[in-house]
Amino acid sequence: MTTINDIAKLAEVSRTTVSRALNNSGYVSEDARKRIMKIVEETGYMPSQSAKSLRTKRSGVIGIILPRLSTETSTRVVAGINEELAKEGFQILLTDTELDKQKEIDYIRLLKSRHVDGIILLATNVNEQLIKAIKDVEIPVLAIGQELPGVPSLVYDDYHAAADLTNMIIQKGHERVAFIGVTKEDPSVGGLREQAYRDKMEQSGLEVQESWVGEGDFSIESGYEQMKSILKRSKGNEPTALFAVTDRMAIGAMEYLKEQGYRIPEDMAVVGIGASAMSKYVTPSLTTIDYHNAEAGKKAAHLLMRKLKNEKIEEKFELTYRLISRNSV
Amino acid sequence: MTTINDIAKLAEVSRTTVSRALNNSGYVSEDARKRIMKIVEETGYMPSQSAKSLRTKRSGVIGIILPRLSTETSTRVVAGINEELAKEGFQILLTDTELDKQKEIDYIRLLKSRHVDGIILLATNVNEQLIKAIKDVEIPVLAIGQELPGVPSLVYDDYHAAADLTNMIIQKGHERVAFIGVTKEDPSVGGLREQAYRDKMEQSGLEVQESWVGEGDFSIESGYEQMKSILKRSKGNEPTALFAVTDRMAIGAMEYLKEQGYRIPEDMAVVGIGASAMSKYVTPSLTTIDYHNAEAGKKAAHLLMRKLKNEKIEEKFELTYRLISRNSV
DNA sequence: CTGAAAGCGCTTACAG
DNA sequence: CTGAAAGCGCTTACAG
Repeated sequence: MTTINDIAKLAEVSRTTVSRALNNSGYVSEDARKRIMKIVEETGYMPSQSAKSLRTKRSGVIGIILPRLSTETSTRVVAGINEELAKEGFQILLTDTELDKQKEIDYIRLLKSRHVDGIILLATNVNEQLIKAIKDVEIPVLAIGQELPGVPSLVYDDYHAAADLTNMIIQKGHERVAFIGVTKEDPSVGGLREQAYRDKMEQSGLEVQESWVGEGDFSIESGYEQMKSILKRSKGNEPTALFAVTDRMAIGAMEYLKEQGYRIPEDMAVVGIGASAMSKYVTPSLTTIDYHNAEAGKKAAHLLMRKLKNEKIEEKFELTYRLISRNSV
Repeated sequence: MTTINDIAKLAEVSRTTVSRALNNSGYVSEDARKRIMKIVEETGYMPSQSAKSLRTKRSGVIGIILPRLSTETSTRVVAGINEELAKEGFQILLTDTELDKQKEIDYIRLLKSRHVDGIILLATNVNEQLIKAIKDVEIPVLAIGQELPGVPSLVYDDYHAAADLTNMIIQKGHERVAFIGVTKEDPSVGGLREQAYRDKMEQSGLEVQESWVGEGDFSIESGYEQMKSILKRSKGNEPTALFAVTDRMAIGAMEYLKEQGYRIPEDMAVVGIGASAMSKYVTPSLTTIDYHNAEAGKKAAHLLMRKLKNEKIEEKFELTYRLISRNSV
């Protein structure tokens, strides 16, 4: 492999000068610079990032920790992050926790040992150990999706998004609205969205029957199963609308409803959240919320870049959303 | 940051010994080992990978070059790769070419400068410069999706998959089969799949009218537009079935057909390739081919790991596929 | 079983 | 404007 020493020799200067020329740091005569660049060109020399990083303590790499690689939401966020980061010459080191909380913590440490300059965490839960691990790691960490105390966080406005959706259903004349949520360990998706649903029902003077409320696990299948259970539990007292906290669960529920001969939205209105590609192409198309995930990713990358430059950034950013009205309501 | 020197001091041994203990290389007395491990535990010490990599020339990182982060196919492959790699303690450095051929080449060099131990390339095209860049880079490269001469390649069996699909349509009694492909610069998706379609039509004594053949760009929208054009071009001579080389284009085409009041499959049968999540939930559900992308990713990672251990691996691997018959035919 | 020393490829005060 | 030297944090022959 060609190293800076080879370049120095060929250009007949010291490696100090080569380094200066390459990094535009300090003075280098036009003559020397030209010779150096020519050699660099010819040899296709690329500085060893390991050596550079060892010396400078910066790597040009940002670590990403995400819950599941194969979900549309994560992918969009990562695409957004990457787009922004690539502009600044940064690369992404990717880790996937497979929803394992311990791995989340392990990966923070691991990424540090790999000298990443910062970490973006697509958070799915909030717990003490996680917060502690982030504090200990001493490198900039930015969370997306959950508000982590003491950590700059980019959050979706889950409460108002869910509130808008619930209100919309109610305004359409529904009084019996079912709900499929997820575990409360996920404060944003499991907590806030359900809270908004309950608040808005109550504020409209509507009662929430607990038989209408189910808990899925994000999967399409769980939406299917929960819809089935809800219908079974509420025989003779069935809901006329369903709010599922993710598109995938909404689509699972629609599958079951269609199998059972329900017409959507006539017999049962359905809404989800996420604006997945699928939501547009199922029949009927699904009313949902677009969280602009790619924008969130870009914003996160941008904020992190600012933080790396030691600029002050706020602790909490709330992202915007958009309700997409389609044919399932 | 704690370094190996700190550990050595605290454990009252030399850093040589610490290194040996940590890497299980060479002899270390049980006593010393215990003291070292205790300190490591307490301090949460993690060796600097930059230093390690500078010294050993290995980084424990595999670079991935992919055409588009936000496609289901890529994501599944990456998830498979990651799953396999994580087991061996490897991480992924991700780069996205955004379908730019020059970036593909640049990233190969860049990944080398970052000391990745190997590269997995999700290839979308084949050209001289790319092959040359791979040769020059001197680190193991593995291609998925295209057969790159001289580069170990994992390929889907595009020809037979497309042939099976065409035959199936023909067996259902269709004689007028339309086709939406992509650019031939992508030999696998653009070349092989179309070739199989034409071969099978011919072998069945059926004619391919050029007005039935369109070229999209992988997007849903292009499927929609191409279907529109095909129908316009072939007025009075319309096809009764469509083979789109990707699910997304098939789904776009279905959208247009539904808008125009065509019944699927009665008025027009439609098939795609890819087994996207969407394909299962559109109405009617789409007949397609499952390429087992996650398995492909795992296999690729596995082969690359073997190559890193200097085992011999074959030049070309052909992957299996499965035809999923659903309701669109 | 253990340690001193060299060296991986860079950058950065420092001196000129 | 330029270069010699030190040092980043590791590993690995080598010698004992």
